Amino acid sequence: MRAHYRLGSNRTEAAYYPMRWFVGASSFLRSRETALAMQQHRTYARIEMRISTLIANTLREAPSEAETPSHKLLLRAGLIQQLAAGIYSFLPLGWRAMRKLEQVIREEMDAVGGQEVHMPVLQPVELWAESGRLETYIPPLLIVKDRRERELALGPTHEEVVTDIFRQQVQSYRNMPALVYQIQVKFRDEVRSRGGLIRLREFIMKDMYSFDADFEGLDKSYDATFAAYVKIFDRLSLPAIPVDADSGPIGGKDSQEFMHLTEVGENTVLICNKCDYAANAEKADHRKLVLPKEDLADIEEVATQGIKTIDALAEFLKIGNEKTLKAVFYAADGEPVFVAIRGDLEVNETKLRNALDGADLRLMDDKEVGAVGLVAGSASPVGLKDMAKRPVRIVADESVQNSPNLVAGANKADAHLRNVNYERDWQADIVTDISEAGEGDACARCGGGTLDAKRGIEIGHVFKLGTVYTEKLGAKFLDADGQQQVAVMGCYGIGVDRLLAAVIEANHDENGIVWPESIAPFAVHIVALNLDQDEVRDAAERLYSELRERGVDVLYDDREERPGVKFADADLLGMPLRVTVSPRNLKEDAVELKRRTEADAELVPLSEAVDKLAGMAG
RNA sequence: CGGGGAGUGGCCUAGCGGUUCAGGGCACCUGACUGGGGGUCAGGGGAUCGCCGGUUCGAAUCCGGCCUCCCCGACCA
Repeated sequence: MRAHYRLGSNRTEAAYYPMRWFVGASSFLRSRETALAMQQHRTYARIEMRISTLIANTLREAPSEAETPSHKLLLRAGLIQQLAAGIYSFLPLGWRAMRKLEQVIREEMDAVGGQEVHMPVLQPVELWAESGRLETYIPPLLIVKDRRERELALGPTHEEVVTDIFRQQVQSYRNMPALVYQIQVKFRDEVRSRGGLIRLREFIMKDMYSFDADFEGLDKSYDATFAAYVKIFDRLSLPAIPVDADSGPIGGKDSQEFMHLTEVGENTVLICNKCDYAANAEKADHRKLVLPKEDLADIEEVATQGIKTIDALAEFLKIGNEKTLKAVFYAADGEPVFVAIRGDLEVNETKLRNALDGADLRLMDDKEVGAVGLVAGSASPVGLKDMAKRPVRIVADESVQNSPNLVAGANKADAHLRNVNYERDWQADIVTDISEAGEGDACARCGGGTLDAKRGIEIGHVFKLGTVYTEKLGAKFLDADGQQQVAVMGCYGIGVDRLLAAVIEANHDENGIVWPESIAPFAVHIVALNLDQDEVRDAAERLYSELRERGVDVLYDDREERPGVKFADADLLGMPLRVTVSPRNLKEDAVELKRRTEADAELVPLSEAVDKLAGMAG
């Protein structure tokens, strides 16, 4: 799986990069001599890395703040160091992995025609006002002031900036589709960072944006990028599945996330056990129970002393939860909203927020409910608007429409109403799907499937934005008929730090990291034992320099440590190939070669070692 | 922001009012032995016990306030 992506293999896009670069360079660079010189220079410049002088210590015990495997290993292997909550430095080994990871992403973005740019972190707030997100972006933009009191946002994402680039640089359909990407640091004033690199306040993101002449074009760009993402995760030995997603504050319609399923993930994903339906719980559809038709009965009040919850109510009346009507009060941008949903269902706040056009939502407490003039625990949509002291919007889940004769609150303590029916007894301002799907629910896509709930790390997200930003920012172009059109936009993100963490989550064992070859900081880890013996030191040094001359990334453990320490560190650091140089092996004119993924080692004659390793490590 | 937990040399921790209380392990420095899975011995450097204030003859230890970090929840790559 990993092997065929090695440099110099049949992966054309990878192999051709240097040449592509020369083609685009000035004529002075086109001479063959210059090209050769540069290639040679590149070879000789292979990084020097001896563990004796490496800026990082391995830790036998993980710092207590780390809980997830990736967080522990990142710290124990000396890949990262925390500066503040959600803010980390990358140490040399960690940064090399990051750069290799970026390179994998870069190659696949280039392969679908992406053009790499670099956009600013500092963005004038006026640009955000233009898109309308200055007020709506949540959590709020991190804004700094310069010495002239001008306000600049620290970019949490770059839709505005890239659209500004497009509107200035592209005027014709002939130059489209335009695919622009960058790998750039982002700042988000996250409410809570977590899990080491899983959720950060400052992080590195690959964000690509596509501008197409029409929606068919958008579909193509979207599909191409989607396929590129699949390739990327493949090259990283990282299992990932696409799921339907909510588009959140980025906006747009279609949106999918790539999830790596793992217990430590912070998202809940619902996956059908029969068809290929999978969705983030925020977005997931499910088939709700359909109640049998009944004749509508007259409303009657029942005494329900002290009953405040649906479960208690259902038990008291000896009915199922699905025969009750649940009332939940939210404050949406501070305004009271009454949410009605059938008692067997839960409110999905993301769906509710979308129904309310992205309002800032929170549950109201009993005191606030009382202040509006209503009774928490026994609230009802029936007659609600008449008794409320303030205007209250009513949002209803579609489940209430065809569910006859429900039991609802009576808007006074210790009483409920039987036989409440939608339309006849009450109406909502908005009726839509706002219910939360969960484990065991029926799949809405297929017949007979049920949904499994799994946890996942969101490692990529693709959106069909449409014309949300291009319209607001006036990103127009001329089509073949000379007509002015608004560009159709897509955007595609990968959280690079988080992706690194996910790769480690998926590629480690009890002894440490097991790097996939594609992003291992070094391909080969030389372990030299008994360095006080000249023949060992000479052989190890020779192997080290010859491999580097052959263009192999080599990490050399030149410390005078005991074997156990060195092997343990080699396992922890997790480079794909370990070479042991020792008196024992040298007696047989050999070195010992072991893959990180395998338990056993093999002896390789000293004379063949360089060739063999160079072949394996590409 | 709500709920829970924790702050003792770089890391893990003991101690939880005085009495070798500032201790142990890892890591680090020096030396010796050792040399294929975190070895042993000897010596050594490094901490105003998160910060501020209070109680007390006496505070790492008790009280109050603050700060920071971690976990769960509301948001996101």
